[in-house]
Amino acid sequence: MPELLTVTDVSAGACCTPLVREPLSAEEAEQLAVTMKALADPARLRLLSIVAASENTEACVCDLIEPVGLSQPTVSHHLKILTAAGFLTRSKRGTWAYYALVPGALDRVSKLLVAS
Amino acid sequence: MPELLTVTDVSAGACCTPLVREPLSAEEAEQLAVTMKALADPARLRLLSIVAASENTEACVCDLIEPVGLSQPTVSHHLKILTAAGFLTRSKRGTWAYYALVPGALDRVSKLLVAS
DNA sequence: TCCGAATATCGATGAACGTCGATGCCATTG
DNA sequence: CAATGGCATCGACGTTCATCGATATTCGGA
Repeated sequence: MPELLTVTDVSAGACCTPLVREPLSAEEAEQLAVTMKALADPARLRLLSIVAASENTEACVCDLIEPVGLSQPTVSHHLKILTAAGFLTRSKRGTWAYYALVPGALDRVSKLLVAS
Repeated sequence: MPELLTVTDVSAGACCTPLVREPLSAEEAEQLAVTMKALADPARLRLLSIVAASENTEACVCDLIEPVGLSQPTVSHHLKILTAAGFLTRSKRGTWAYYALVPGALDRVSKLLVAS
């Protein structure tokens, strides 16, 4: 079965490969694709935007289910993928799980797409 | 059968929706996901980078097949998706089809991911 | 210590996707 | 006008993925 890449695996790989500067190697393209794949789903994009717009760019799972209109297991699944890709961190307080934006994570991806 | 969105459909939709400013609507997320999906494949990322690194940020299909190591129909398929997403344009000269980078297309996507 | 609530994991299912070989289309060349 | 070469489309196949219900887990409260 395919394993989810860890945070360090993905973010470390995706942080240093420019897209339009020179041809990407197969390995570089593979790593960057994993990062982009995490952003290539409408549910995950909405989850990211909701978390980003929340207090302290942080939100509880219970506050995310209703806005996206998906089941709780599905939301949990998407949050796991976003966390593995390095865009979110998880901190459990009591019975609640809070997911927070990783500062600079989206900015790093953003910079990979431009020439400068 | 699912139709490919046209250039105007996608680029017009993806040019005005910030990600971390406020929660995305279902429609905005869907459109942005289509754009990100085009970038979420290693073969397409390599194709983009090769075209970007070519003379005049433009390349013939025949020059793209060997570097990515895929069949000609598959390369043609990926180029169509990148074109539909607004990242490439196609111009046929003689028997050859040249794909060129759309100026500013990647920059627009890049800006969607950051707060400023 | 037992119960309920919040969340993660599991297993299954249907849809979407990447890939290729075969084929069709079109322009150039002989 | 026939032949060739570059490229797009088609049909099929195997894989990946999003989604859900059911279940496991973990924590707080009574």
